[in-house]
Amino acid sequence: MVESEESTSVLARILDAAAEEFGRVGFSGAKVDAIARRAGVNKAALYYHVGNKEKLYETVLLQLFAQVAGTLEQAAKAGPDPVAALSALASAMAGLFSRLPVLPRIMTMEMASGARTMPLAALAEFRRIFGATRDILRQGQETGVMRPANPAFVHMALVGTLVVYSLSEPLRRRFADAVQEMDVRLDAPLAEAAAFLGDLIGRGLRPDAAVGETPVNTAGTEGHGDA
Amino acid sequence: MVESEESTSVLARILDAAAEEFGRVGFSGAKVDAIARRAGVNKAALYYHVGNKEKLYETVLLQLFAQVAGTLEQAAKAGPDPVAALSALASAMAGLFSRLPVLPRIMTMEMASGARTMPLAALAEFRRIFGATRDILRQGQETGVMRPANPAFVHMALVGTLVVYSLSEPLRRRFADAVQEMDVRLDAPLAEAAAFLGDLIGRGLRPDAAVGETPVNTAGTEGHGDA
Amino acid sequence: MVESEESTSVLARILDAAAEEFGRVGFSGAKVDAIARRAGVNKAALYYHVGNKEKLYETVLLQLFAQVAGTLEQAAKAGPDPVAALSALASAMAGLFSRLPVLPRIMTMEMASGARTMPLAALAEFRRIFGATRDILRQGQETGVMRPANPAFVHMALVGTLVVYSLSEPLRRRFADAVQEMDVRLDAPLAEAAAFLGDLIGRGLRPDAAVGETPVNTAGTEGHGDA
Amino acid sequence: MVESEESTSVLARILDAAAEEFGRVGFSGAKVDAIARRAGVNKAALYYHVGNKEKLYETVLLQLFAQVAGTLEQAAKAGPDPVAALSALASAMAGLFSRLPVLPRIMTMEMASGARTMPLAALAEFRRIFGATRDILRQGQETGVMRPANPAFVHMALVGTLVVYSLSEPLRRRFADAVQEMDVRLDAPLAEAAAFLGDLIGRGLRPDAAVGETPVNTAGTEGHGDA
DNA sequence: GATGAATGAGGGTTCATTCAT
DNA sequence: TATGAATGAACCCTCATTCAT
Repeated sequence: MVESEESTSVLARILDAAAEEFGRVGFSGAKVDAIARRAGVNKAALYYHVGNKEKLYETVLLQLFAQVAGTLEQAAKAGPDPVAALSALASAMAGLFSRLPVLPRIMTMEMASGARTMPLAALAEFRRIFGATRDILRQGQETGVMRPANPAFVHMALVGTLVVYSLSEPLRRRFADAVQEMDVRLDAPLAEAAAFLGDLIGRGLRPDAAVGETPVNTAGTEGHGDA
Repeated sequence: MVESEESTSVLARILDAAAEEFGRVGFSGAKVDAIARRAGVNKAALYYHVGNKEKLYETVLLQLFAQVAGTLEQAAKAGPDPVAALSALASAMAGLFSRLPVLPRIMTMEMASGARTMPLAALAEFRRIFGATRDILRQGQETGVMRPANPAFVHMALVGTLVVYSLSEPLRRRFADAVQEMDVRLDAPLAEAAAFLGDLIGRGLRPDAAVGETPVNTAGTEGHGDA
Repeated sequence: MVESEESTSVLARILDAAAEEFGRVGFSGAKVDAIARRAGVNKAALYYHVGNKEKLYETVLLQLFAQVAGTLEQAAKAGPDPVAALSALASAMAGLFSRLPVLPRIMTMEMASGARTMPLAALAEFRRIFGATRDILRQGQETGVMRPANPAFVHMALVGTLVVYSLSEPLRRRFADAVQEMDVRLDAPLAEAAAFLGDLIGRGLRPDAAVGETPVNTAGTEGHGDA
Repeated sequence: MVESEESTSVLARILDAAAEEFGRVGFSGAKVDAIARRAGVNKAALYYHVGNKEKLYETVLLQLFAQVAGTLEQAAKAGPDPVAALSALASAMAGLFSRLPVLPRIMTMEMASGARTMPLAALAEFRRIFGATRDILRQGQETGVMRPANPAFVHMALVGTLVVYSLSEPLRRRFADAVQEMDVRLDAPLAEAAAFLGDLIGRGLRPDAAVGETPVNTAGTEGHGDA
């Protein structure tokens, strides 16, 4: 395993290039030729290192999943306050997606294709991912600041929203002007969406018991433009 | 839908088959051969009717978009209560996705590929789609039952969540057993998720002025990073 | 045979369109679709009138050949002076090619493809075509103003030159500027070329014995190439 | 040409096969399949080496043009006598066409199609080709053995005739018997035609001044070609 | 006679993969 | 290990031709 001195290992370069390409055009749209070129290696060399296209895809997938799991876990145990932890989760996810825009793209493409390729090894990562949300909710309930909820739902509300928001960026950017006059801001950054989302879900999960009011009509009254 | 099974117009049959195929494997993964076979027409006939693969895709996309827009609009004006309307929106969307599982798949794949193919004609549908959420929020604020929020965010929270939840079905089903012991129910039906989501967002959008109860996180959006 | 009142017969329109198309891209390059469109008739109608592509081609060919033969014959018997007749032949050919630029194109394409399609019916036209030149030469010899020569050679010198000159027009036009500084005028009109050619061949066919003048082979002192 | 029969470079074999095929049926009639088979290579290999059909055609064209140019140049500078050089030019051309019967076919087909494909790189060859004839004529005039004439005309008379004569071989052969009784020998070899042609043009270009007789038709030619 | 729709047989091109060096 | 070259299996698309109306 004597790697070339001056740069990242060949395999790492291949994986990066592959992630980029898979994220751009999906599995069947990706061309091994393009990946090899992007990685700066010969096509035959790629096969020597990776085996074949399918295996390459699996490897990329696993690597990305591990990153997601790690990030979520990290964020989940960030603080003692479950509500804050939820927001932290959203922010962490947004940060991850910003740094690795390929991630939400590959995730959804993979899901859209029926998780055809998802290797069994992904199971462990899967548990870690859902575990993060589950732990926060459990703690929230135990401390009485959250009502019970299926972690799968909350997780999807969090991650699903951010995934689609991130994913839709080109589309939103393209139509941003067209809906401007509708008071819809399509080009807000992902971090802002995450902040809003963390807050929204935090509020939405408050226990009913809170009291019985919800004193309608005091704050909102005027328009929408302000904060 | 209206015509008798086998007398459906050729073009309609082609479009249905294409939606199915595109939804299953994406644009580049779809094979015109397969679409033609599935539609029960000769491949050359398909080209005679549709032009080429790209055009076929665009047509499918437009048709699906129109359905989404129609459904959302319908649901949005369902009742006078904005909060209920929001839930109705979620339910309608869930119903649509259940009947047309191909829809969320194609939508995300299209977005994931950078909205490469989205025809300009989709613009109108796009406005209708965002308009539905926007109208509800506006009304909610005007009647004082909701605080201001960027409709794009709320829309994404609603649709994005349902899309990913629907999308992830095969994956969730596959790993359902594996996380059962974690108190995470991965196999809840989409409608249930929609109900939860409508409720969650409705609560989350309640005006801050909810007096002094539910003391959590009253600061709104500014307090998320820490405790 | 009741033709449409307001225009040329359908078949004539088809033949014209076909000639145009065949001349532009050759037999295999021509598309029946394009011919039908150009002729303003339905594709199936074209088949009804013509049979198939091959037959259409043969018909066009025969029609064009007949025009060439007629023109040459006409020109050949134009006057009593063989030398003038030769020039007349060249001019007539040039005129024909100018009016029907498709003619030289189809002629050469047909020859280039090994006269694959040339129908036997073309034989008669063929004899008329060569007959014209042959008659002039024979008369020239009999009146002593021309030396003997294989009519096939002379014919080729005449027609071949004009065919290629006509054919090369787009090419010459394209490179005209590039060779201007070389004292080569590539854009001279076909008629001018014909005039030059008639003259050139007329001179070239003068009998050696043309008395003692036309200092055959004396001026060039070192004349090795000729007789 | 230099390498041993079967070890010829793959690309060379492809180009040869392509020239043969293009010459036989033209660009659109040629099938890549057939070319690959004839060259003894896999179709994909052909694409690997050449890019696509169009590029293949261009390459073939350029190669052929270069051969023509080289041959003409060589012949043009063969001797000091312009009249002899003209004959040498004709002979060289005939020799080239005999060895490469594909050449006149491709040349005319290309011209007939409007020089659609002629790459700009052909420009240089083009200049060399016309330059040969031009140089001979210029020298002929300077030494007083030729009258002024547009080199383009002379060149066409020379090359055009030989091209069509060569091209028409199958046709001539097919109808040779039919015109035999007409004193027209259709099956004379190309070399003979070239000899006749060289002589014919040589004579035809003799200066009028030679003596004073036979002032045929001098009007048309004097306008353009002089220096 | 005319027309929209259908169809089978390719035709050009791409692509994942392998092999010899 | 790395690389240029090769290959077979598709894949998208076209085209001459026919058929039902």
